[in-house]
Amino acid sequence: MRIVAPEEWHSINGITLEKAALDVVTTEGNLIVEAGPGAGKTELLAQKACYLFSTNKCKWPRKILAISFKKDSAENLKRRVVDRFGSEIQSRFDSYTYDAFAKNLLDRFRLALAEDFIPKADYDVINDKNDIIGSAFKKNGFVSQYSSKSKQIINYNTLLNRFDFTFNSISKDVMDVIVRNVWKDLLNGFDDKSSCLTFQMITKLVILLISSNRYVRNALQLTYSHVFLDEFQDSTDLQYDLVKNCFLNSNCQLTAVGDNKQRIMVWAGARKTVFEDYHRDFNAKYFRLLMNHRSAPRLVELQKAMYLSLNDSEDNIIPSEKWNKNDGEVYLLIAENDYRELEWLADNIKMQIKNGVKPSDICVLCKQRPSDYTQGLIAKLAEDGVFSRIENDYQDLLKEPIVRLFLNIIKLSLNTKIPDELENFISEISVLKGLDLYNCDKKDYVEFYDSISHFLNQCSTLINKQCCEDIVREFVNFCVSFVKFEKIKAQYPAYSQGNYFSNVIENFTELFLKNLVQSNFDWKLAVRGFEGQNSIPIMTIHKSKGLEYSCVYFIGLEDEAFWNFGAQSDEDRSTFFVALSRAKRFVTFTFSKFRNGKCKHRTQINEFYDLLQKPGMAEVIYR
DNA sequence: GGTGCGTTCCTTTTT
DNA sequence: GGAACGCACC
Repeated sequence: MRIVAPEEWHSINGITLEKAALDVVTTEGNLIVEAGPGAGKTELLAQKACYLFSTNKCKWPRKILAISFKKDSAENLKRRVVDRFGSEIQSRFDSYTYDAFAKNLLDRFRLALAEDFIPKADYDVINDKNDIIGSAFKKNGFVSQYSSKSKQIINYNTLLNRFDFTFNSISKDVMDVIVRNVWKDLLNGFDDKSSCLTFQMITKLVILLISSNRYVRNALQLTYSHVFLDEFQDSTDLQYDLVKNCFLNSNCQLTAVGDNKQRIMVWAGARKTVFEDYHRDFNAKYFRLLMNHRSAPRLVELQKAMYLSLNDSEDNIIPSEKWNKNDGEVYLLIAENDYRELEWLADNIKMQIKNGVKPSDICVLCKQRPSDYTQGLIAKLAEDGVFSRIENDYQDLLKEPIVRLFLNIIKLSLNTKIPDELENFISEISVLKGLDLYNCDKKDYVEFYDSISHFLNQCSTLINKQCCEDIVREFVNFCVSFVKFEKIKAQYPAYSQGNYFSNVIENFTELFLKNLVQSNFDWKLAVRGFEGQNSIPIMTIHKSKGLEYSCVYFIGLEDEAFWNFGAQSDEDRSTFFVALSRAKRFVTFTFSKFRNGKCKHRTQINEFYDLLQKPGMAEVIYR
């Protein structure tokens, strides 16, 4: 690896960074970066990583740690760094989710905890809503004060988080005693269960570990010279606490990137003041990116107008130079009823596709419950052979490693000559089978490759067999028996818990069969359909965070969709802003006077209409 | 089987 | 805020 002087370094892949971004890359110390939609946050972090490695500011063998919320953001960032820099840097760029980071630390240093707080090695990770928590509370004499189950669950979590890790404290407070005993039970297991921990409990244990054990803390700080925090506006109290405990007053340099205007997770526990707190606690230097590389100028104008209602003073956001000054279309569709609305939508969508927009570059957004708003549209589009689908189930499944493996096997069974998939498959299987391909007997090596090609041949035969309803089930069973369930479990521990694995398999079988039937048992088309390459994604605004599309249709700008506007109007404004800022070139908001036979209103959320109807903002269409 | 009353769910991620 | 449930009662 050639080391370059800082002033010699320039951005990788011919990407030009705006002045502020370049400053973020080269400035030392703790930084806070406010970056609006389309500012290129991931690219910025990737370039900064390259800079730190190239200039040896991140000195070998120290590493960079990146923490994100979602698996795919963590994977994306890692991929981008490897793409930009080269795969030799793989092991020096750790990209984790908060939960994976915490769980990793707990699993490695579990035994460094005080004895009372050591969970069993085979502890289960449980969901916050798991009944086990309720039964642990009941067992220890907790009397529920809420009749409502959801409020009770929130209360359980609050109580669990209140625990201060003092089993020996003399507190006689009834609730303290109960919480202490519940923790004890969940840590040690009860009623023939093993230890059961939620991710929040895991995080709390890691905070305890770090704050009470300076060796672990030092090890962590020695490992990482730089830390990147993505989507920082969504951090919860606990996550911020974790970051503080790990890195405050150390020589690790933090870069937190986020956008207050896209803060739409406060209702789910995001810490409202996290930017200010971090700014103060870490004495961070503030930067703000002003480029919007994503949206066309007319869309940026609307975003700027939106800034005012999000209490933001600055409004000099600059669109990318790739656009002409008047590029971008914004429409407000006001329809007499939902049928007229969907007719216009279907026509418009078909027109976009005819003009060359790929279905996967079009997105339909809803505030919540997409199925209540889009059933008719899905059917109408299907009449003309345009596929669209509600993404929820697919997105969850596509993240599952076992599902990725299935899809990979199907692709290879149809065509063995796709190098990337073949390489992935071979390395995956060799890991699962515990075979080191670079250091094994020639005999094992040959046997391994023979078994792979034999297996793929058998899959191929299976797939080409006469089609029947059970074909997917048969295929899935065949694959699982080839890889051996035990091996899968060993590789992905989550699959050994409860019915998790069988649920994934069940859901995959059902959804894949649906695609198979839809494509007339053409497996190639079914895989493409399953991966969503041919269909228009439909999702909630929350799910769309971080994504971008050429055309965005937001359906149902109605009071009824924003029913909590009174209580969380700031957050709903941000939600509207997020929807708007997903679009590159085209965005439409729709209102329908009737939906599902009910009269709809738009008085509560009038300010959105005022905004859209300002001169030069949106073209209003009546249907 | 109708009524009336109470409750739950909407927007989420994570091994 | 309101749809969709479940349950008790007649």
